[in-house]
Amino acid sequence: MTAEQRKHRIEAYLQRVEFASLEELSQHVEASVSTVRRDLTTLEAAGNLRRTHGGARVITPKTDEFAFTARDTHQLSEKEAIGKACAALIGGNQSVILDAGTTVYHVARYLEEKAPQIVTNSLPVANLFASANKVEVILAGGVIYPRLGVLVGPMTVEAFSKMRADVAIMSAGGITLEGVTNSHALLIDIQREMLKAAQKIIFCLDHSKFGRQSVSPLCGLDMVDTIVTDSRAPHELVASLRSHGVEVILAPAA
Amino acid sequence: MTAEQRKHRIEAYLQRVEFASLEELSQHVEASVSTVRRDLTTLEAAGNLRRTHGGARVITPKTDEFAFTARDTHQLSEKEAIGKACAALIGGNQSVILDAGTTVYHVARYLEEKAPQIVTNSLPVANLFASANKVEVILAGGVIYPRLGVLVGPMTVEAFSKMRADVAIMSAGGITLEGVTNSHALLIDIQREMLKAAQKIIFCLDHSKFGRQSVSPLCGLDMVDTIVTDSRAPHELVASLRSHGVEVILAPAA
DNA sequence: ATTTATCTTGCAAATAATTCCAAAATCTAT
DNA sequence: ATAGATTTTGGAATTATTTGCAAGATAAAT
Repeated sequence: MTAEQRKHRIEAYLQRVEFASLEELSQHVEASVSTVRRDLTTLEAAGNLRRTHGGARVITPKTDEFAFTARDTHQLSEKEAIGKACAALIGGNQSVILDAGTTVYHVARYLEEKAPQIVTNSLPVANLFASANKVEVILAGGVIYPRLGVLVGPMTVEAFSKMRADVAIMSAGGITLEGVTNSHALLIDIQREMLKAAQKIIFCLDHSKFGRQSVSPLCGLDMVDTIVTDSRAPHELVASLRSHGVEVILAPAA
Repeated sequence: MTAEQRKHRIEAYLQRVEFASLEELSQHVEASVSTVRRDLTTLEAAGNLRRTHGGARVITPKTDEFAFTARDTHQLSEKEAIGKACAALIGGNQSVILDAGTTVYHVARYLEEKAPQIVTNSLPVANLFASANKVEVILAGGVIYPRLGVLVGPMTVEAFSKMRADVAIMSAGGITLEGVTNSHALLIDIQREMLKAAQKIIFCLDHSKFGRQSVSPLCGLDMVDTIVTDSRAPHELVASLRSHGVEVILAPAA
């Protein structure tokens, strides 16, 4: 790959994820960290991005619609770890349903190399892949729920009811031994269809979701194949879940 | 093969891939790397491409009429004027179908105050309104066409076939007295459904589209209610269109 | 204040560009 | 057609750039 191509890819990647660490960029373009550093220096001089300690971010006033995606620093490192660990579970060329939600968004960030076929109702996820040629993204139709950038409504439900996929990667509001719950009633119907459509069900839940219950029940534990969480998840509940036949993966802290 | 032919092939190839290494080009034209180097030097002097370390790239990355986002500064002021003038045609609380395309994107920017109900298959447009609470946006489902950020495919066609709206605001590749044409075959089916779904049809076409014909015919002039263009549109064609019963609005230059 | 992580700088190896030269191809004048 | 002149081509030697690494400097974190 030529230097020109590399810089181009760095720009494109940053444009998508808004911020990236040197390590991340280095892996993405398959060059050493030093090289990425130098590239960033020249790109910054060209005015296309801004360097920061440990990485770079777009300088862009690229309308921060879904500020929540990148800006939600709430347990960011945990979510990133979960995202990485969960993406590792996906094989090449699989069809993957991606739920809306910040944690799942972080999974998406690590999913590009797997060249999957992605089905989602999340605008942030769709935007993430909008310029990536490696992945085919199917976006379910529906009404845009403003604050979250999620597509909702009967159109969305119907779209997923006609879908089939290998894996569904899901978000939720809480998990107990009684099952998984979620707070957004609007999303429950959609999520139920997602669960029906996929062969394997993976929930991405950071430790704060453990032992919590939201208003709307989504499904029982029997539906859940795998849960990916971070290392701070309560041990007893993890053990109980495992004894109920649920695979629980603890993503190592960065 | 003559040198002339070779250079031509290099240009054509670059035009296609935007980016190529010396090695790649050398193999493609079946000449030595040295020769390709020399060719690139002369081609660069002619201003057709830019040499880089290890390769070459096109100087102008394809000017696509549906290019993603507003970064396309091609005839920007005209498009803005058209956007403003077209938005003025829309009343409050109307339901509006918005086609994909940069010109229509600019209409969208002026549409927020009208609090319309918007239906679109354009990701940029969806993003534009995603955080706006005043407008309800329905996004048709479909496969994301990467470079353009448009949703395409049977899902999209079906979504619009079930829709009804007051107005459709459309893009196109060209207009003549024979009708409207478009270059992206993938979009034609979708646009046809849009036309069927709406009561009033408005085309937003900058002056460069006048008298031009693209490959795929979209519809005849009888379907078109209004055309919004800029003041540089050719007078005779405007007059002819008007005599065919089409309302033509010339947006004043800024 | 100490520790850790990140950044800069200098350097050797790798890679690419330029220059130069001989062989091949093309053109020109007989 | 053919010999000689001219241009073009492919490759080798030289020069310039880029890359990755490591050590010292700087900034962030605890």
